[in-house]
Amino acid sequence: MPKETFFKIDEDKRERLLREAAGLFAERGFNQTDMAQLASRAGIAKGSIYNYFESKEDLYLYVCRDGMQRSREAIYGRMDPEWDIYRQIEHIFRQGARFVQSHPEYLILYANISSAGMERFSEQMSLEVEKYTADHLKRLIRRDMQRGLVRDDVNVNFAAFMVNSLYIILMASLVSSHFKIRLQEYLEMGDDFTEAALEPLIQGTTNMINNLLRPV
Amino acid sequence: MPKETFFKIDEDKRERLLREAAGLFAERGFNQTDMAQLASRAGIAKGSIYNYFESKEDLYLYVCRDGMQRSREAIYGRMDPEWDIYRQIEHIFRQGARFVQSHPEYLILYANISSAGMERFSEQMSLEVEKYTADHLKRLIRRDMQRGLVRDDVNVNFAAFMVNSLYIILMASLVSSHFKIRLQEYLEMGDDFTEAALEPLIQGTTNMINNLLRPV
DNA sequence: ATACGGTGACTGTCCGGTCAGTCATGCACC
DNA sequence: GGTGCATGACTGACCGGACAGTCACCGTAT
Repeated sequence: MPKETFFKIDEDKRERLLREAAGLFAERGFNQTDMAQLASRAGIAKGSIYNYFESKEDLYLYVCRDGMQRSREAIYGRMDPEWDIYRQIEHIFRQGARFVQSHPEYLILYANISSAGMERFSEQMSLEVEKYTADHLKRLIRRDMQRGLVRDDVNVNFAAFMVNSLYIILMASLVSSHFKIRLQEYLEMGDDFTEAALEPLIQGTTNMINNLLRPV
Repeated sequence: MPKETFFKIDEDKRERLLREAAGLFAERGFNQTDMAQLASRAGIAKGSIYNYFESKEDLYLYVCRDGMQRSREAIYGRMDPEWDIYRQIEHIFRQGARFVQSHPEYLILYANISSAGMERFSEQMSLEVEKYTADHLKRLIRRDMQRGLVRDDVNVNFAAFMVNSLYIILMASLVSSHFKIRLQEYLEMGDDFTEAALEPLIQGTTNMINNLLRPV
């Protein structure tokens, strides 16, 4: 979606623009992000951005897609497809949590496509974002159901839906101020979200999933 | 938080303003809502709104709180505290889904306090919104654990967190265009969200919760 | 010299909040 | 019951700041 010019410029500059754009869009939201401020943070002129992208909207979409790919790479990259579902889920939750803590901006971008006035973006992006995970989870559940690792009376679709819902909420809880407060209220914890404090969260959540899916 | 004047005016007018404000804030989000347009929809002058509220922000907070109370009333209103946890959860999910379908605006307002740039609102509202449900769910789980209706090896806090997470996601799936698309992808359903199509959703989700919590 | 990326002042639009003035109501006094 | 006055809700033109996108010009490399 960028113009060709964007791929001809210095790689540093390109990365800088993408990084600052992700940061600002995540911090302020789409509408409240000021293109002049973005330009100045990225160390380029406002006009230059319009040499690379047709519009603010185009830039936003590109930044979102780029973030989705980076996230996917970080989370699914080092996962062995032969691991059983419980190990894969734990891996996804742990890698996801780590990635989200070091790059909260991409998760915030994801969360924002579901907020008011963003419908035009979700029409363009939601399926693209969700399809990959949905397919993967369902395949995994079916496979391990056949292997006798998952109880056969659960509904595959609902189970996948539930696992991914927990994932989304947990990740949002590391990042959004509302969901952080909510998490603290439910789990009666402080506001320590360092890597060490993460582990019990992951264990607690994946344990629930185990309880639900393991044959009795 | 409104000025005294707001409570002295005609009740019709007050209701009209609150209704249109909830609608517009939900449709456009806080920043994109135009006070002049709101005034015209509510059939009053822009200046009048500033006779009732200090600022756009004040109005927004009041509309959110008002929506929260209406939702709570609709959902918890006709519930017998003696019902067991499974019946209560089913009741909450069903009443919640119905209310959200007839008044999507309030859920959208809730969802929006977790989006980018809304931190100042979540500091003021999140605890207030979540505490009630969190306390209720935990109490319920503990009570029915003692009664032998809930397996005693689940972690109360995580279980409450999980139930409420599913509730939030399911409600969001009835309302946000992103979560609608996601729900359709997971459950391989069409875009029919009439009252009849709701029941299997509620059954599916509450079944998962039953599987998880019932003693084996 | 030509092509192309870079630039930032400029433009038109939008919008939150203000305020000086209007008007309906109700009350006191005749 | 009529006159005059006080109160306070109502109004919308206006102001000032913000901001997306444009464009005419610049510098540089070939």
